[in-house]
Formats: sequence, structure tokens, C-alpha cells
Amino acid sequence: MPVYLRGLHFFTEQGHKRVSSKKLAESVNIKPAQMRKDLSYFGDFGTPGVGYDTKKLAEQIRSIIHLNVPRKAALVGCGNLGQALMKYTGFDSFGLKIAALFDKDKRKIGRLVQNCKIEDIRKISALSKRGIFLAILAVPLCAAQEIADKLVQAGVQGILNFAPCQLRVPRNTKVINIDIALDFARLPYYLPKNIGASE
Amino acid sequence: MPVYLRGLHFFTEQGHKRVSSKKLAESVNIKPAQMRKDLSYFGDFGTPGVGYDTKKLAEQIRSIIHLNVPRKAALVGCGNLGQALMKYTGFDSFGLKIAALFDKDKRKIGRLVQNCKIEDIRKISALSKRGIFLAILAVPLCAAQEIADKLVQAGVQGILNFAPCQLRVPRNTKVINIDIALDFARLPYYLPKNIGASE
DNA sequence: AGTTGTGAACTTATTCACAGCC
DNA sequence: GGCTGTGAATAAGTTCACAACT
Repeated sequence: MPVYLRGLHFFTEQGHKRVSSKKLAESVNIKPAQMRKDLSYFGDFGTPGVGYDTKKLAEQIRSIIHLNVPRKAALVGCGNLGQALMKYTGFDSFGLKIAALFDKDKRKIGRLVQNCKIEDIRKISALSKRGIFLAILAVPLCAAQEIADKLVQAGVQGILNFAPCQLRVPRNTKVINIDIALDFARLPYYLPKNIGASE
Repeated sequence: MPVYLRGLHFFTEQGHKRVSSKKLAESVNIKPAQMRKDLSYFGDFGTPGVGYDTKKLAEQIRSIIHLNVPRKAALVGCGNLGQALMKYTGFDSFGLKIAALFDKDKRKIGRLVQNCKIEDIRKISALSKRGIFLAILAVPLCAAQEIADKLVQAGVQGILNFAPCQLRVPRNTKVINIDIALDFARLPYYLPKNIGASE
């Protein structure tokens, strides 16, 4: 669903009031029927013969995937990736914002990154009191599970995990993994064997 | 397959000479039968009653997915994400290395990042002559397609794309997308509705 | 006994194609 | 005429369960 939301964003910006499943689907590289099926799972949002009202559908999708309200997230790990994520603007259009920053390194604590002060990881305990239930985990593999446990204890229920491991979390906590090396390692398979072998 | 390779890496490091599909599968959070099926697509690698030889299987998987030789990649876009990727060490264990760096920004050109000199994007043309057939695209959305075209022209056949769009490339070029915002935007769906709504 | 490789059963996802609505 | 929503058909992926092997 988020991908449709982004597609709609594009059409809305272009000034289109309506869009067909054909147009919207092709903008995100899938078949129109697929998109209609996906939407139909949640209800009927279109008008036969006309299509979808871009703004209305966007609002409806936001409501379905709980992006109808802005949300704050915590970022743990202010290394290179963490800092890159702080400066990243791609979350804005989904109403997501990194509002708390944590690191273990004492030298980093107190420093400002994008107007957000790096806090001691030990102060992580009461995120839920600050209205934060989402977290991005950008720490080394060796620290990931330990910090995931702390996040769960702090009330976090959704984790975007960049560490190359399967976190163990309670049933009611959702983890989504992004494993950059793994994705990159898939590419050579599609190359002719031995092409570009170095050394 | 790359995920099994990583799992094997772990077992080899632990000093295990053999591993069963059960153990290996659970280390990567899948069912044993799934793993055996996946492997069986490429051949028979195990010994009934015994399991798999960790080193041998790793080498065989590397050969299957063309990771049996070290490979070089170009990184385009030396913004925050690009620099984070340069410092990232997760590629090493797959024999992948960023060996060329490009940016559009004249002020950045010539600067060293991790012992690699940032080159002018206009010098991108002959990557294949340098033995580079893989690229990581870490540039803003607006530049992504244009640079993808250049990469293809330069002989690149595999692209890891961080821009939130579907690149159009020739059939023989493989693109793998990593869309961080999209993945993050999936999380709130699993949260109770309106929990943590800010403002 | 322990484990693989695999056909068969099951589940899930995708695509087709068309009735019904605008 | 154009487009949606959806049942039916197809395809793809997963899991089971067991014969065959060490």
C-alpha cells in the first residue's frame, strides 16, 4: 500500500484530480488488476468508468496503513548510517519524523544532529511516555539484539532494523529488516559468470 | 541464497565442519524444507544422515551466485548515504568492494573518502574497462534515471538503487531497489491505530 | 538414528476476463 | 466507451512427509 500512496502523491502534485488503476499501476510498475485487488481487500474506493479521486484515495490509504497522523520515531546508532538517515528527507511525505536520537558513545552524547540532541542510550527506557512507538535500529550487529530488547521494553512496537540479523521480539512487535549487503550480494548472480572478477 | 551463505559464514567461524539443514535454517529463520528445496534447485550438496560440509557448501553457493570471485563496484552519489556506504563493512564478507566513487558536485571531486578519490560524474563512461560492472546508486530521485542511463552505457549490468523510483533499464541489466522510506512507512500499520500520533 | 532430496498437498499470490456501473 | 470490483483460472511459493541414503 505505501507504494500506491507514493504514486498518488506524484499524481496529486501533477495536479491530477483523478487517476485510473491503469495509470497508477504503471507508475509503480505493477499490473492494474493487482492494484485493484490490493485495494479491494480494504474496501471499494473507485468509481467505475472514472477511476479514483487522487486526494481521497490517498487519505483513505493513509488511514488504512495508519499514516493518517504524523508519527515520531527514535533512531538508535548515530554512526555513518544513522547520520545519513537523520539527513534523509524521504520520510517526510509519509508524516514520519525522527524525533529522538541515541548512541552509546559518550563522546557523541549531547551533540546536535539536524537539531536533535544525541542522548545516552541508557535514557531510552521511556519512549512511550514521549509518544514514540517506532524505532530505527542502525547499530552494529553485536549490539542489535540487546538494544532491540531495550526498545521493546521502552514500549516500541515497530522496528526498522538495519543490522544483518533476525531480531527476536514479542509477537506484538513488528520488525522490518533492511539488509543492504544481502541485497547487494544478489546482484552478481545476474552478471555473466566471472565478468568483472578483480585480481 | 546469500542468506544461507551468511549463515554458513557464522557456522564456519564457530568452527563447525558440518551443519544440518535444521540448524542452518533456524539460524536464518526459515523452515529446513525450504532451505533444502532452494538448494536442490541447483544440485545436491548434502550427505544424508550427516548434513552439509560448511566450507564446501559455502564455496558452492558462492559459485552459484557468482560470488566466487571478488568484484568491484562503483558508487554514484557521495551524499550522506553514499559516505555511509563507503564506510560500511558489510560487503567485505561477500567479496564486494566499492572501488570507484562519483559525484556531480565539483567541490567534492578530488576529495578522498576511505582512500578512494571522488571522480567527476562525467568520467563515468568506461567503467567496464576498469573491470567494474556493478554500481550503487545513491543520488536524489531527480538524477536517478539519468545516471542509471549513463551507468548502463558505461557497461554496468547490476544496479543497487536507493532512489525511490523504478529505473528503466535494458533487459540484460538487473536492478535491485532499496527503498528505505517505503519500508519504514509499512511499520505504522502494525501499530494500534492512532497510538503515538504526534501533535 | 539421523538427515537429505523430493513428489505431493497445501497455501498464497498473480493474472485474466468480464459483468455491472458511470 | 471506459473503468471498477471480483470470481475463476493460473502460477508461484511453502510445507509436509517419506523413501533412500550414510
